[in-house]
Amino acid sequence: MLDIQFIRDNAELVKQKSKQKGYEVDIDQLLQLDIERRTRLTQVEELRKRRNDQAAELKNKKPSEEQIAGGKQLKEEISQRETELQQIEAKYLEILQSIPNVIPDDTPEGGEENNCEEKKWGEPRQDEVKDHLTWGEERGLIDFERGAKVAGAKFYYLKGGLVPLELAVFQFGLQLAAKHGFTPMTVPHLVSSRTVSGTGFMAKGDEQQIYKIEGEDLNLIATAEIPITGYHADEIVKAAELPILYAGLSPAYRREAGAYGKHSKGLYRVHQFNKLELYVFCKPEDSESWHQKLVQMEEELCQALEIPYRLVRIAAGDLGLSAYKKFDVEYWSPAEKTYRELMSCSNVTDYQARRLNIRYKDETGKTQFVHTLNGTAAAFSRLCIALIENHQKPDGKVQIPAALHTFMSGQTEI
RNA sequence: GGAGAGGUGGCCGAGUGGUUGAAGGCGCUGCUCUCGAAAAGCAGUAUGCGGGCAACCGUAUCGUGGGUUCAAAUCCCACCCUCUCCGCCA
Repeated sequence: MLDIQFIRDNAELVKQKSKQKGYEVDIDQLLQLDIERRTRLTQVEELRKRRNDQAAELKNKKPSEEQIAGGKQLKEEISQRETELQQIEAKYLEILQSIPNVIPDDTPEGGEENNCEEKKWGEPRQDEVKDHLTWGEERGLIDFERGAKVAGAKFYYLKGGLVPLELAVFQFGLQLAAKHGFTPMTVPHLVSSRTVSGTGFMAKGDEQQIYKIEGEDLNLIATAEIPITGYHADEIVKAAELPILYAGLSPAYRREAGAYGKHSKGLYRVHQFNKLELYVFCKPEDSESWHQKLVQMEEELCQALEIPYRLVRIAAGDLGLSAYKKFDVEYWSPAEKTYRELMSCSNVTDYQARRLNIRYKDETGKTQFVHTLNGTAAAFSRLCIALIENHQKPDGKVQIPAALHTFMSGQTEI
């Protein structure tokens, strides 16, 4: 959510940036509602003052018939005006919350196709390898058929060596995160609607991403980012406590409605996977450098796992509602001879913090919103593909990167 | 899941219809006293929103949402959360 004052002062800018991101927003209507809202608010407050004044005057006195009648009329008028105000405010909030975060001027224009390659690392292998699904099914290590039988399409079982591999990846990731000062965290996998929408996930396009629990205000998390952001909701943290760094481990549940057919074979796009997420709460002036740092950590992880990758700056149209700036790390897929998304790292500035009311007291004693950032450390389903396809040996086995050996009791291949 | 108790300011804790945004205490800040500190005394000390250049004014907030009333922290209803006991259970 943006600051209404900022929108009032920069209406044209907000319009332009929203358009670049591909969002249709009616700023003029919002500003109109803003004016109406404040007019009504003043009216309601004046009426309330009259009510308060009369109540104070009458304290411990017996009110006259006339005063009671006057009070009753006041009450009705207040209630009517309040209802009107509420309606205006609801509409106002709806529009305000649908306005995407602004973006810096150097953001590449256009959609996904304009994502801009920033750097490459590693040697993309060009020889023929088995795609991860074929490889896994032949060995009985990946089972989508039974996943479908038990739960439906896009659910799967992982078996055998892939299970210790997954645990090793997370142990390694946690160790790396701890080295950089991040506190490991496990989180609720079910959260309230407020928590989901506060992180910007209920917005258009995303609502179809979240699984809801019937009959209760609970939703399965699509990423640990959601409960971690909510962790400090409605809190005012001390400036000295910032930055607050978490490495959250959780499953991610995604409906992926309408996403079938697109890159849909195997583990690339599934309804459930485990993920280690890096998360930062920091002062506004530090968010840019933390963004760089998170990206570096993602690169460090890929390098340790010996996965060739490229780093991509995300274009305006592909940023989504919350992001101010975003980088993706894309792994090299030898089976498809192309780079595909593996990790994502966003600076959302104060967009989520404003919505969930996460603030800090700065050195001058002023309270202001923190900035939040999130980055994937390891999403196993996709990392699993990258490992299987990049580390296949001529004998068909998959070599496990040396960095993981200590977490796999010395096992070196699957 | 059942029975009971309870949710008030940074914290503890009073308050069962009317100058209560809220006593008292703790903590914190400033001042006085002191060479300095402690102690003591005095004063100040919530947040959001709207308006104002500002001092400030108004309004809302006593778990949340409704209701009753001229007037609600206080009465009624629903929900949420915490604690104790019982049941169940990894």
